[in-house]
Amino acid sequence: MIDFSRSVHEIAPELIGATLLVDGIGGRIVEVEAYDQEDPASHGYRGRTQRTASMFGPPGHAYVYRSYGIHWCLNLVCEDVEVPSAVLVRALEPTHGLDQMRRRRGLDDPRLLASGPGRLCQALGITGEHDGLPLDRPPFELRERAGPVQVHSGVRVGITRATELPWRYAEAGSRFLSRPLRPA
DNA sequence: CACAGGATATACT
DNA sequence: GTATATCCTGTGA
Repeated sequence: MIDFSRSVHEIAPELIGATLLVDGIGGRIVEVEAYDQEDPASHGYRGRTQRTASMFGPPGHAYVYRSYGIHWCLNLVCEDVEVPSAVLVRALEPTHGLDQMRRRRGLDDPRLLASGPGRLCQALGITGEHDGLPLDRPPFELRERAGPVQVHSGVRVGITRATELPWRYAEAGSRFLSRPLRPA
């Protein structure tokens, strides 16, 4: 099991290539972004609120929030209690339960099943009910990567503050990214 | 490429 | 109370 009681900047690149499943459905993580406590783009930056409460909880748990009123986004909480930091899981390469994901997403193309934080949550059936749940127990299953993976970094997507920090990590050459990587 | 859709949180009056 | 911004996606130009 991955140790989440460390800096988000250490953990985020290690998650590329790890396998994430929810009720046995999921795949290899190919794209993540790091958000830390000093980060104006982080939900935890302005302190604890009802929405962000689980971001301030124990590490190794999920922080799920509603984005743009429509989509769910999954974050993995890092470090210690009262220090908000998390990894946003942005894309994965579907490997388990493809048919179930197709049904939930209403389309066939594997490249569109989980290439983006909102799509990923829809494909895996993640909702606000998963907010605060531990990642090492069902329905979640998180496996460390088995072999070597080439990880590249770039600037983050979809934010308006602290936009030049190279805290987006992705597997080099993956076809399943939400967008091409732009190096810092 | 632009933009609507839509819920929630925070900032402001 | 009202205003504004948002860790996005699908659709239609």
